[in-house]
This record gives sequence, C-alpha cells and structure tokens, in this order.
Amino acid sequence: MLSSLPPREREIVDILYERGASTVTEIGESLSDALSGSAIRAMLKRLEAKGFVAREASERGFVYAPSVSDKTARKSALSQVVRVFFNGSATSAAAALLGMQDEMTGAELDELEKLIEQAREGRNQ
Amino acid sequence: MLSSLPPREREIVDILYERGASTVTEIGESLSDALSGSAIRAMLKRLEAKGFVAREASERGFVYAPSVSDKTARKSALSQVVRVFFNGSATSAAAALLGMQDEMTGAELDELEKLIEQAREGRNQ
DNA sequence: TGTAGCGTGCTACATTTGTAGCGCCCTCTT
DNA sequence: AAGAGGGCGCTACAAATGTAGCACGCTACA
Repeated sequence: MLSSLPPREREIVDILYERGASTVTEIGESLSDALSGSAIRAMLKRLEAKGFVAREASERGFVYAPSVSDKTARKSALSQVVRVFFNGSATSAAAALLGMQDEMTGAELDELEKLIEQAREGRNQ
Repeated sequence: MLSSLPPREREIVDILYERGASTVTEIGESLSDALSGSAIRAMLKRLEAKGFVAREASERGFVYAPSVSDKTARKSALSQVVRVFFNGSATSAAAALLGMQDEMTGAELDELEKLIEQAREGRNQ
C-alpha cells in the first residue's frame, strides 16, 4: 500500500507514476523542493528494497519505475479515496469529479455518458 | 496536504474522516493494528500541533475531528489522484470509477446521468 | 594524459516517527 | 474514605526517515 510510505518516499513514487520511468535527475526536477542526488538515490534504494520501485539500466544511467502496475495502483488509490472520503460510495466520488467541471469538456461528458450506458449493459447481463 | 503526513498519522486522520469525530478508544478500534492509548494520544497531539485535527471536550472525554473540512479534503484528495494516476484527466478517473461497477446500482447510474446533464447545462451558460 | 564532470554507492548523522511506561486526576463503587 | 478503573499528559527511547559528504569509476575533451 502506497499509504504505508513516508511522505518523501511517497512523493517520489507519485512522481514515478506521473511521469513514468525516470532518472534520478528527472526525479529531482519534479520534486517539490530541491534535494541532492545522493539523497534521492538513498530514497530510491529504500523504495527498491520495499518493492515499490524497480530500476533498469539504460544509456543515460539507471531509470526507475514503479513496480506495481499503473492499473493496480490506480484502482487501489481510488478505492482508498472512495472509502475514506465518500463513505464507500463510488457514485458520490464520480459526482464530485463531475463537480470539478472546469476540467471537463463537453466531449468528455459525452464520453462519460457512453461509459454509463456500457456499465448499465454490463450489469444487465 | 495529507500526503505530507507519516503513515501512522495519515492512517489516523483517514479514520477521522471515515468515522467523523471520535474518541481515542474509538480510533484504537479502527486502527489496522492495536496500539496503546498513550501512543494514539501522542499521535493526535502531533496532528493537533500540525493543525490537521482539532479536539473538543465532551462527556465521554475528548473527541477528535479533522480540522480541514470534508469538502476541502475530498477535493484535494481527488485532485491528487487525478493528477498522479490519471494524467490530470478527471474524466478518466470517473471512467475508472465506473469500471468498479459492482459498487454501483442501476439507480446510481441514473443519478450520475442526471449529474452529467447538469454539468452540461452549467457549462452551456 | 590529466582533469573536469556526471552518475553512482556507502556511510554517517540529525530529525522525526512510533511506541510504551509512569504518575495524575477524576468518578464510581462498596 | 479507600480502592478500582478509565482517560489523560509527559517523558523517554528505539527505529525509521531525510539528508549530506565523500570516494569511486566512467566518459570526454583540452
């Protein structure tokens, strides 16, 4: 569980999910406040030991990536928020998302409507 | 920001959002593993110092509650998830929520559809 | 071929977390 | 009124976290 991570480690994993596989330097650029390279590397080492990130060698040096798939992580992050803040109701959460409308175009709303249709069909089978 | 909290403190705040104002004993019951009362109280003290929880006296002793409103906390939790896991797209996040359909009844789907209508109207004004 | 530069790992250390123990002050009970 | 029990705060302390410094190896270019 991501929420079992201390804040800084959590921040780094978040960055990795946000930008995808990254080098230490790139992570440093995304950090909320500047850290020395060795500090970042030490974090990554711990994260690797805990199994949250994996690294792979490339021409530019090591690149780090989350070892839990985006898909899984998304689902679990969403469930967490739904449980804690929306009393377990995915619907309420979706409604709140809708409320942040400035972030949604008309086309996106159309798309969502289609998805609702699909969900309805899925449930009627 | 909640994500700046260490895991245990975060867990406690989450519990507070989940159950609303609670006593130390009640918090203890919701914890993932048992802690001594004084341990919990120490956490709460720190959380109070940091401004994340507030306490109030009642007949049953002190009750603790998050000092940031549910509404605000929800919004920020959602934004965070949207940014980190859905590339900033609230729509994708909503779609993922829909995908967790077993948690949605047909009635809820209807309701969501209405909300989409509303959002559309809001945007067309 | 020296030396400047970058990415790396190791180690060390201050700070913060996570947790328990102790003693205090109520209130209730006998 | 003497305990018993519960909730509380303070302090202490081990463990984990957050961070920097140093030394190494590999370019690359003067």
